[in-house]
Amino acid sequence: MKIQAPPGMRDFYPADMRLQNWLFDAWRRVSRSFGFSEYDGPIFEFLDLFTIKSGDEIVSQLFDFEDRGGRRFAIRPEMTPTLARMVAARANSLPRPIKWFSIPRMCRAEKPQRGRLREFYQWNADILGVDDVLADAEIIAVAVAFLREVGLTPEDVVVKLSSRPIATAVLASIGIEASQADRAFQLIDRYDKLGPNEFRRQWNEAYGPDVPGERLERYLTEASLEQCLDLVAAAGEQGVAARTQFESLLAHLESFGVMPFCKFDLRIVRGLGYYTGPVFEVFGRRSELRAVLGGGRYDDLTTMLDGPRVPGVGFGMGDAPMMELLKELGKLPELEEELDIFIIDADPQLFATVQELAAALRGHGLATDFSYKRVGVSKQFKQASARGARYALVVGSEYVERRELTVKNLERGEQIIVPADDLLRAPQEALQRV
RNA sequence: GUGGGUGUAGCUCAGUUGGCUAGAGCACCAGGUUGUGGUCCUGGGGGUCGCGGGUUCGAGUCCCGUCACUCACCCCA
Repeated sequence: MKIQAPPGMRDFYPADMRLQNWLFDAWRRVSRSFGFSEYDGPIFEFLDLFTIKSGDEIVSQLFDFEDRGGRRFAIRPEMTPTLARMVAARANSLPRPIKWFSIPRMCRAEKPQRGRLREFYQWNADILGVDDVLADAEIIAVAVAFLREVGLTPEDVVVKLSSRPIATAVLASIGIEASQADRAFQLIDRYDKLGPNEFRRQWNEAYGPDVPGERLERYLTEASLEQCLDLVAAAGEQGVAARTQFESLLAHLESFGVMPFCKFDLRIVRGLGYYTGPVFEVFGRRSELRAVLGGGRYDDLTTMLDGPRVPGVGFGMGDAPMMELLKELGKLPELEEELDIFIIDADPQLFATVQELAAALRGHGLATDFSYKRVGVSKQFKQASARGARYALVVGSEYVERRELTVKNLERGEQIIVPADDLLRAPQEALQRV
């Protein structure tokens, strides 16, 4: 019987792993450049941690199980609850701002599709303990820095940006109170997918003919940022504050130099969940794929876990959708195996020397390998190339006679002869000569 | 979870209206080549044609089921 990988789960062969690590390296490099510290949590949590916040829909996507004591656990479907738990537990001793990132592996029991798997990695970056929209702006700047890092431009991707308070105020202006807004958010989120006719039908079904859905529709499709902000400011004191906040956010984004990537879009509302302030998603401009990144401000998460109030803002970026987008745009690098030195013997008698040299060079931290078979020099060179070695080292008669080695730079095709002692004393330096 | 499409070697694909021992390129292995690769020749291994059943003298080809992938819905990274 043949057993394959479970549905929606991946094997990472070395070539896949190189790409995966390339992505992870970029995530880590960018995170650290903004002063973020890496953290991680357990691969599964008590089931309650996820049900408290999320509700039935997420729960139906959980891989959950019982231990022998009957306790209910679930493999994490997202990182934010774990983050909230960890931060709440030490809320009083962590220096602010808390700037943390993680690359957790997570599972959801969804039906797999392109760019959506049942097991995936997700880059999470969050700033906690800060109310200021400066944090919101910086978290968006982190996301944009990554997009730039992998060679994407404003022609390739867009950060669509909105804000829960703004959306709430727009809804209030047509008579929908905050307590009834969830269904409206859902419909707004799906406006593009539904199309005008289906949107109107479902809108009337939800709110009846008295609520002027057409006016909302005009705001969704035609209104400028200024018009939306004016409408928000007209909604009273809170509205004025929301407007000031959003303008401040935009000013910070300008200062960080990321505005070319950003675009206000009232249709971004981020489903249900815990968002309380600005929200944003990243899309490929010409792509049919869904968002590769989603995030926003969540100020009440730790209090939902009975912890002290710790406001936060952050995002998640999935490895699968990001890789799909990069593939679509031809931005994936060609990565070869990385080997510094391949040692070749010109005479099978000298193989013991090959092994000794390999041991010494490996001791210097150089990735070194050699052929397992005593075949001709030509074949060994062929293997050296196939392995992606930067240098070939030939052990031959010059070693027997004068303790010298031939070093060939396989990228440039040039070679020199160096004393073996030089190479063993300072190999990096000796290699640089050719 | 619900519907549509696809399924031939590790990968990309041929395979005529069902008809001899199922093919190609790339990749892999070995040799030509006992001191020079990435860009040469030659040969080899590898497929129960996703799996199971049915129709037929005969099925990679037709039918049913199933599994996987994929697209749409749901939801989302």
